[in-house]
Amino acid sequence: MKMLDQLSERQERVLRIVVRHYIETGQPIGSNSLVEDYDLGVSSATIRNELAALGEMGYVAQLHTSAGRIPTEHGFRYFVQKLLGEFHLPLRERQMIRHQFHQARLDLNQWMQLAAAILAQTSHGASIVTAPQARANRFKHLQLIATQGRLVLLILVLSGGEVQQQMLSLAEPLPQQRLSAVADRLNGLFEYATHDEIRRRLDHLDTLEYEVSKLVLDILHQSDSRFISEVYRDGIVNLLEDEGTRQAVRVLEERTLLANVISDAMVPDVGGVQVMIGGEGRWEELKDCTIILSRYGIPGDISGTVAVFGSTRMAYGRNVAAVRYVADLMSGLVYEYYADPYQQESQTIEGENA
Amino acid sequence: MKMLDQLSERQERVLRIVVRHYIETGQPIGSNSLVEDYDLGVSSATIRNELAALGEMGYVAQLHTSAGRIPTEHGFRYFVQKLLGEFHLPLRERQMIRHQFHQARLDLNQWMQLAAAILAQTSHGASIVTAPQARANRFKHLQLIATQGRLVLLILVLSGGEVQQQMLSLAEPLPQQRLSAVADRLNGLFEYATHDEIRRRLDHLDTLEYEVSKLVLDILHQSDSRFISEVYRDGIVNLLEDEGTRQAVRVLEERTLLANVISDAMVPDVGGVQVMIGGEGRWEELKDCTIILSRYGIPGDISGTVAVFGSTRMAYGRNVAAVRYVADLMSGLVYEYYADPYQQESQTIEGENA
DNA sequence: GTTAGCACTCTCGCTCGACGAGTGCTAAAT
DNA sequence: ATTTAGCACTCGTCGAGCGAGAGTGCTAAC
Repeated sequence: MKMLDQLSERQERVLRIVVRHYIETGQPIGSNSLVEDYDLGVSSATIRNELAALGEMGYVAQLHTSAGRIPTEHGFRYFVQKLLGEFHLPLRERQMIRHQFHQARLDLNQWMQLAAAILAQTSHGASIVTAPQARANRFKHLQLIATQGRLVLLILVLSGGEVQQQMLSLAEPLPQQRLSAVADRLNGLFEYATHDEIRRRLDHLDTLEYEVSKLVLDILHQSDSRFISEVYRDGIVNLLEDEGTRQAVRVLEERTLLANVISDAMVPDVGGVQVMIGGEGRWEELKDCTIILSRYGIPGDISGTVAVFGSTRMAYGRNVAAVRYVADLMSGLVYEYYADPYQQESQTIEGENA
Repeated sequence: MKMLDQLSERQERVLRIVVRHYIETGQPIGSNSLVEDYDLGVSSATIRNELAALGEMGYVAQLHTSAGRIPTEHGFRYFVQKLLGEFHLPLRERQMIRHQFHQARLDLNQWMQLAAAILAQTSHGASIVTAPQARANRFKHLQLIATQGRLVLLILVLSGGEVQQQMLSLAEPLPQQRLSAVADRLNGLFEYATHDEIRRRLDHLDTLEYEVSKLVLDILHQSDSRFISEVYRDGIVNLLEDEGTRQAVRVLEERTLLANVISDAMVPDVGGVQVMIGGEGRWEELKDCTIILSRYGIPGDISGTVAVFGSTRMAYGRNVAAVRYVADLMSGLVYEYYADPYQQESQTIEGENA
């Protein structure tokens, strides 16, 4: 299986047809149907030679001696590379998506959920959207709210706009006033600080303040370290129809697996779309699956992932375009609403969110 | 198919065996195996008569003329009713669950997620946990946080402990100080008010205050009306092994469907466990599915749902016990940490959360 | 380089029959 | 009246056998 072979124009044309046919019907195709249904100007024997060559190079394969040819992962990848960037989502569809986004409430979680729903729908596959994750979270705002008795609700807003909540159990009940005072003091003290910076400012705190700060540190640490914070999934049903994609569901459900797959894909930073076909040999569960994924957010600062899971037989052009479009849209939203005023270099995202 | 037939002791014994055998093996069983493998003191001919009678009454059925008998939904239900409440979770398992709960952070969402994970694991099925929903949400605390430019992050804490966040776009940028003042004023004004009460207090507000209040109303309204707020699912993979349960995944994924199913089940208030077998004729997708569900929370005040989805062949005793145990645990947690100080009659939950 | 011809291979779908499991009925036994 | 043995009958499953069809690779001619 050599990787660098150059295909002749006719070979490429044949490969394209094999892939297209397989995507449409799921069936292998042989030299005869190839010349009859698509007008290549040559005979089936010639095509047989070309197919043999393509087989030699690892672009196509056959399930058994006398079946037709189907594309291999390698063949798919060639096809996809030639195609990437060519296809654009129809204007109507783009408008519809934009419309839905602008109707949604101004809430990151809602957006993520919406993005997942849209991708699942247009791709007829499953979708994944992970929350944008700052490289290092910073403290933004703290609030303490008295609840019943000794219990206090702590709300922590992080620099990325993420809101974390947590209960805190005190030694004795305290009035809201006292709690607000503590919160105010810490808000001043920790303004825009990272986990490490906060740790260096723990001196001269009273017991209660220290208690609260420890919790804040805890939450910051968790938010920093966990790779995937919040995940929205949709369209899992669409994977069930196909025997091959069914086992991919376990990847979608298990966080650790999912995290591994996503990080393994070595996605480029915001902007690029990555196509991972058939698990690339590393993931048995994804044998018949294709994952199209892209990062979104603010390059180098804060980013999440949007992805589509589907059969290797998916509509690549459409789906790549859809993932790119949604990722751009999300980038725009993140930038517009969650960008950090403290951030030095605030870059704009190129994209069609005019 | 008569419903009220009284079964003889022997008939009941036979039915039990048929059900047990079906749950264990998934296979039908005939009169011969019945007398050979389980010592009923009679011949196969007698059993044939009893089986015919049970078939007449709709407790068992056969897939074709000369297959053995399998239980019908009706048969399952009889079995389950005889069994309900008998079985308890082994002590070790209870301890393990309790341990996991006490290790988790004091955060409702974490608890829900944990409950879903535990149920999925012990039941070998899928699980659903919905957030506790107050009958009518009340305002508890409002916070406005300046973000970039004209955008403000609004955080609203509801009486049930639920935290909602939302972005708000102002006409012009305002300093945090001014925002805090607005928040304070509204916090005083709306203290522990319902949606309707807030609406009656909208006079004498300035433009900004009015703007914010409208948003608060909006959020309250949404929280009140939507039946299922937040949902945690787990163990969907476990449904994939079985052909019959596979289509149940679509119920788990589509919110409206799920809401219908849950409300259709007419779950009693906190405390009771409901078993819904084979979709009860109303849900084609759940033909081979059993759902075990229970409400949790504070009776008459605030409650959510925990449920297990699995094959009709599930381990009923175990799972009913598990659902009941987890629901009780969640009730205890909700009561302990989220109970409302304003609430007049604060009832304790009976349950083994000592 | 291309094409026609051909023998060969392999899968798929079909039928056929044997087999076994299980039933329902009848008539005898308790 | 209930239980039982005996028996004929039904029906699904399994495997073998077979032919058709699709597709290939090779060779030799164009």
